Amino acid sequence: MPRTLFDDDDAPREWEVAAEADRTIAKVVFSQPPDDVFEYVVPEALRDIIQPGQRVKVPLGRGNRPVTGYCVDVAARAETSRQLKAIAEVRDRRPLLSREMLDLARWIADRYLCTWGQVLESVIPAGVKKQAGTREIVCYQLVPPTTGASPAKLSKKQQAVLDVLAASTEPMPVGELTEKADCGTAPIQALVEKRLIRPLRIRKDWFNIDDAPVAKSQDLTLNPEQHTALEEILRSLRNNEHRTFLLHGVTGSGKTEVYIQAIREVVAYGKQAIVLVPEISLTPQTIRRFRSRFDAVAVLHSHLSDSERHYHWQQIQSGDVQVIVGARSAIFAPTKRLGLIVIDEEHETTFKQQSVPRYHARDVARERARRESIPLVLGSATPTLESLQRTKDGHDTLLRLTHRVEHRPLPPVLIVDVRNDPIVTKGHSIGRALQSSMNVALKEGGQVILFLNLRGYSTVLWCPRCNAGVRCPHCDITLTWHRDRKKVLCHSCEYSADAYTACPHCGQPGLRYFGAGTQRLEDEVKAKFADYKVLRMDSDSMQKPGSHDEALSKFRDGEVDILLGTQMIAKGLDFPNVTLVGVVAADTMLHQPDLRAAERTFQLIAQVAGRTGRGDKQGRVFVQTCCPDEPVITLASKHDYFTFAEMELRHRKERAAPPFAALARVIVRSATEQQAHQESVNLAERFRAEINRLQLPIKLIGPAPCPILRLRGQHRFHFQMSTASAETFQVLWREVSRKIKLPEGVEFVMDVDPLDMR
DNA sequence: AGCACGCCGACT
DNA sequence: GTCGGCGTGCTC
Repeated sequence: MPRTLFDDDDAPREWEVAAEADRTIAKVVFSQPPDDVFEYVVPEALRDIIQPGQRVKVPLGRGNRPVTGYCVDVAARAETSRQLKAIAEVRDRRPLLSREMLDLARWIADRYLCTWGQVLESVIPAGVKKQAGTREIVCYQLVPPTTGASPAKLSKKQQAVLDVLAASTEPMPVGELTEKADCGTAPIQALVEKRLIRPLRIRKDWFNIDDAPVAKSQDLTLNPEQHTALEEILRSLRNNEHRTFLLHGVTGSGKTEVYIQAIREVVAYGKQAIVLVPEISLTPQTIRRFRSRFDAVAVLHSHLSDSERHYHWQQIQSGDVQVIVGARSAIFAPTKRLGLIVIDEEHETTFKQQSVPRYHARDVARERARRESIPLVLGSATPTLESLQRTKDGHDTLLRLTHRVEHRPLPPVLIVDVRNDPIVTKGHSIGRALQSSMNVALKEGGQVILFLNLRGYSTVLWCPRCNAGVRCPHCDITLTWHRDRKKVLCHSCEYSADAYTACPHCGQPGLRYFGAGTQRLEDEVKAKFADYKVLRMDSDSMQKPGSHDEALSKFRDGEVDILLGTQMIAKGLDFPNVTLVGVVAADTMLHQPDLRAAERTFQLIAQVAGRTGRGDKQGRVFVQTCCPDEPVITLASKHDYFTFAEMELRHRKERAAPPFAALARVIVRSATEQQAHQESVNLAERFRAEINRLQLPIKLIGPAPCPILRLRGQHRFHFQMSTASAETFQVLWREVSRKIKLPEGVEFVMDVDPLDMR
């Protein structure tokens, strides 16, 4: 039945219905609370401009305060029935992210329990938001002549300006115009007054990037193993299917060449590839390696300026880049047609971001690759047990490179038992065997690397008779001596005790405290090897930017004989003259209160051992330990990753630890210890109550003091949750997150899939 | 996060 | 009587 204007007043009139149907609605999220998708009307004038992925300015709250948010969708109708406010302004000319990347950001927010807006805020580089490296320039163009208007009288200069503009097809910047017309700005202003020309503000690139060309080199010939691995990857590439490959290859087995030749095919299809490497490997050599093989390589690392970052972002968006090499955040590169993702040194912990959103680039990469139906290649000599287990479960495919290129042998690794070493017993770090080998190596003109990984915040209580660290009665974790509090604490549960005078296990008195850092080692080495040049590399001595490269080039040039340091020197270094590598204390990490302690120890010994035997000279590795029979140590010395992995996986399964369970960790921070403790108890209680109410299969343990109790002036307590699948956390989080209210000065951190418990 | 609204104590 | 303390709750 047709309605008339005189129908009932409450129902919308026909023209209102039409207007309603005609509306454009923008969905907007914010980087700060409230965490919701908000709907706004798009005013007529902005309808042709607005696109998902742009930032918008909108009124929010009763005071209509202007807030910038991200438009995540544009739709024809609203979901809410409430009165909508209107978008005030569209802040970007073009979308900063595609719809696909917006959706991926949403996935990250859900997976890592934070807000969509927080992910977007962090994923888009500051330089891109600020449009760093571009300027707004005033340009002029002719106004089309209106018919019937009388031609104005013009001066010589004014006519010159008009002639110049008439000859140009594009609006012309002021500077260029004054130069070509050979005049000042006065005639231009006069023409504007006469409405013959008009000014236009145009944003122009102002980048000053020099991409020095690199000499190109040929692809190398692959050995049969490399060839097989490449063929597997190419097969899924050609089928346009998503598959994840775990490429296990011993150090020096030529994994990079496999990536490069897979990328070659991707580039041939006109698609792009992303290669993630740990920040520490993003050296000039690595970059050159890719630049020498591909024409258009963009490098993204943390030392780029805002404008460089913006430049590369634009280059990638425009499709002009073939390969993106970068650290963790390069996984968000806005490629046009992505064909392949590679993650080198997959086991590196720097792929996990340590601030919100606390994502792991490997897991984001897997999701992105799945959504884009492309292969993902994870490469490592010591894969994480998470990645290995996925191949065992049949989700991912294992590819193996079992020997080094050119048939170079892996270096022999000698385990040195220092329990009864006369020098070590006196409190020194370098034992007799290592010291004499160092002397020999140095006399023969070789260089030495000494590796010591000691984070000296606390000390392990050690029983010489049990030959083990003293363990918590409730947990499978060594207790830690806190000197400031004069107590031993468990970093996993609530257990604490006064200092033991004797071992609680065997009753032996005289427990020992282990702990000597790189600084003490440096003094010792300088005293013992006074004739040689020693250089220490750790995060304390390498504060200045560039000091890292400088130190390494000194070592390469032979100015330094002995290089000692932490993690920093364990990875990727390739110096043919290094004939001896010493692992000063292989146990330090093994006895960390960390479920991945054994895995880290294995990775470390394998990586450090890979630093030698790279040239013609034979290299040797000495591993000093108090646990020479510990399987981790013996297997690492035999370069036997798979036996170690089997053993460790069995252990993890028994304990229902990752990869057989998902973890989430909550940290509570406050200026006072008492408050941090109290609030962590309250928060854990909230979580427990909600877990019970919803009947969720989540186990919560703690709270307990964090291993690093005080960090940057904050006291920290934490608790841990575990469950079979990380999705269960999302159910809990949806209920709990909105209800959390902490007193002023107390903060909390939610960390899904935590990689360390410090 | 920020801001308005509300419901109880010391003032012109 | 009202000015203002900061606890509560809402924001398309």
